Amino acid sequence: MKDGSLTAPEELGVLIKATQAILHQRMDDVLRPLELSVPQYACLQALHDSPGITSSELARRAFVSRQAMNVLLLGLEARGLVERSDDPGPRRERAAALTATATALVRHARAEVAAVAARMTSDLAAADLIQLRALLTTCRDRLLTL
Amino acid sequence: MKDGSLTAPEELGVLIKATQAILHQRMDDVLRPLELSVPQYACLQALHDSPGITSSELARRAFVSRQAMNVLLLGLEARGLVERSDDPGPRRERAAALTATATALVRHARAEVAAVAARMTSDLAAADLIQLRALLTTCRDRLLTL
DNA sequence: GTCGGTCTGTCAAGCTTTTGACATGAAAGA
DNA sequence: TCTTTCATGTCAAAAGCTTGACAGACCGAC
Repeated sequence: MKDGSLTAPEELGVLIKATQAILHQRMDDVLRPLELSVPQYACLQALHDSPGITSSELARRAFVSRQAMNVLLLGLEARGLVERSDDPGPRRERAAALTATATALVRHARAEVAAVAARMTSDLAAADLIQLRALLTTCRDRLLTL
Repeated sequence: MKDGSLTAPEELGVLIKATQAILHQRMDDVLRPLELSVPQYACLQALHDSPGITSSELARRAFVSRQAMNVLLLGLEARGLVERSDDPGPRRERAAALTATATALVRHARAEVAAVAARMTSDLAAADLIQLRALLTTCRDRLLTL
């Protein structure tokens, strides 16, 4: 018989969730010594790549609500890692930016996370990595276009 | 130049998270009419495939803590979807099982979720699906073996 | 047999996130 | 121009989940 049913699509969903969960766990392991949670790291990382980004856009990239991102930013602001202009922006926006100490911290955290990701893919050939990226992108885009 | 850096491993982590997030969203969309959350569905599904499973094992499969799974089970129990034996088990375990109405509900929910998963992979050939499954499994197992 | 380790279930407290709602500011369209 | 629409930021309440801790029950090693 053909094995089309051996790779049930719904099984793939569980596999994606399992991979994401264990990756999240490993990231948390290496970020904890830096006093950072995974969402906090994602926030600082996005802020590093796109300085002056808005809080709402930040929330979208970190896959959380605006409100959650706001309390997250308040915490980072209290620790002197993020600065937000108090005066209004063009569309009531308050641009956020990293401080110098945050930039150094992000550099360190980034290296740790990259090591985890590298370990995750250490059994894959370069071509496999490229294909995995392409396949996942296809799945994601297919779900995005309702 | 070689393109080894074009597929940075850490970029893959974000892609996995993005795919899982949007899949979670779509699952929530189809489960909401059934009055089920994604964790609740995962719980019922696992209980359907493995009747008499323990609460802790259930928590592991749903990627939540024992305590969270317990409150989740209390809710399902109150709705008459799950039954747990009150008398002790071999290792203080209380085996949980689905009721008849829950079995019918799971069958319905399963079909809806399967449709979402099928749509997610509708742009992939059968061979691609098999390979995606293999690649993701490799990544997950690599992270599991610390 | 006994002791240490492990797993289960449960209680309590705390934190994080979501949901719902509102006012403000700006762009798009009639 | 006026209005409709939309996005941001923020407040308040609620839900969900995690962490830490404890007792009961089994298992294996000694």
